[in-house]
Parts: sequence; structure tokens; C-alpha cells
Amino acid sequence: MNKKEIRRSMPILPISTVMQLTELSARQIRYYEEHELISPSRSEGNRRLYSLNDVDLLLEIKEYLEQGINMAGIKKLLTMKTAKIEAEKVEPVEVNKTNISDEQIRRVLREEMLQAGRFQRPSMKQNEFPKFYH
DNA sequence: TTTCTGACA
DNA sequence: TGTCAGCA
Repeated sequence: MNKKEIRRSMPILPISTVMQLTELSARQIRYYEEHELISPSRSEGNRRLYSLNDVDLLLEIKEYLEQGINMAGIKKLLTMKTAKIEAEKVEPVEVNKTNISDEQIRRVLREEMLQAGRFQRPSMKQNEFPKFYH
């Protein structure tokens, strides 16, 4: 892990800062943690400490959520992405596995988005779902 | 003062 | 998800 990565994964931000950076409520941030979408470390006083990576992760989660993808779907996507990253650490960005993994991620993302459409369509017409198709 | 966990008129 | 309670 290089210095840049270390800085990004350093647990230093209190939840109040993360709330401002992501525009998510503390309730939501903790809820996503319960579902293992993020894993902030803790301070001596049991206070959650987030890294810049956690913030980016939350922003990504937020986007998926806005598109109607559920926790399970998001977790699936996030797990695949980290798996892809881990794979690249071992087998440097050559060709095979990496590209295939990328295809799989897009495939899952497409499936999740279709599923999201099915579930949220009813309430969507009242809440302007069309904006997501732009 | 801020954050934490648990719970729901 | 919001919000309140009771702690640390």
C-alpha cells in the first residue's frame, strides 16, 4: 500500500463531517454500516472514525440508492468491485480476469437496475422516476 | 457538546 | 428513516 492509499484509508473523520460531505443522515450512515456496506473504525471512546475512502464509498452507495437499488444489490456490486481491486493487486492490470470482472460488474449492475425499476415504479410516477432515464 | 445504542405515539 | 431516551 503506497502513501496515497494509506492517506485515503486513514480513519480520521467524525460522523458529523461525513454527514456534511455526503448529505446523508447519521441514521443512514449507521444503517449502511449495519448492512456491512462500510466498516469505519472506532476511536477510544467508541466513536466512529471514517476515512476518505469511506466517504467516496458512501457517495457511491448514495447514488445507487437514488436509483432504487436495494442493500443486497449494492452489497453485491461493492463486493465485486473490491474483489476486482484485490485481483488487480495480485495479477497486475494485464487483461483476462480484470476485463471479465468488469463485465460481470456491469451485468450485475444492469440486473439490479431492472429489479429496481420493477419495485419502485408504482410510487415513482408520483415522485418523478423519469429523471433517472436522462 | 457530540456520538452511541436501542426502540417505536 | 426520523426521532427520542439515557449513557459515556
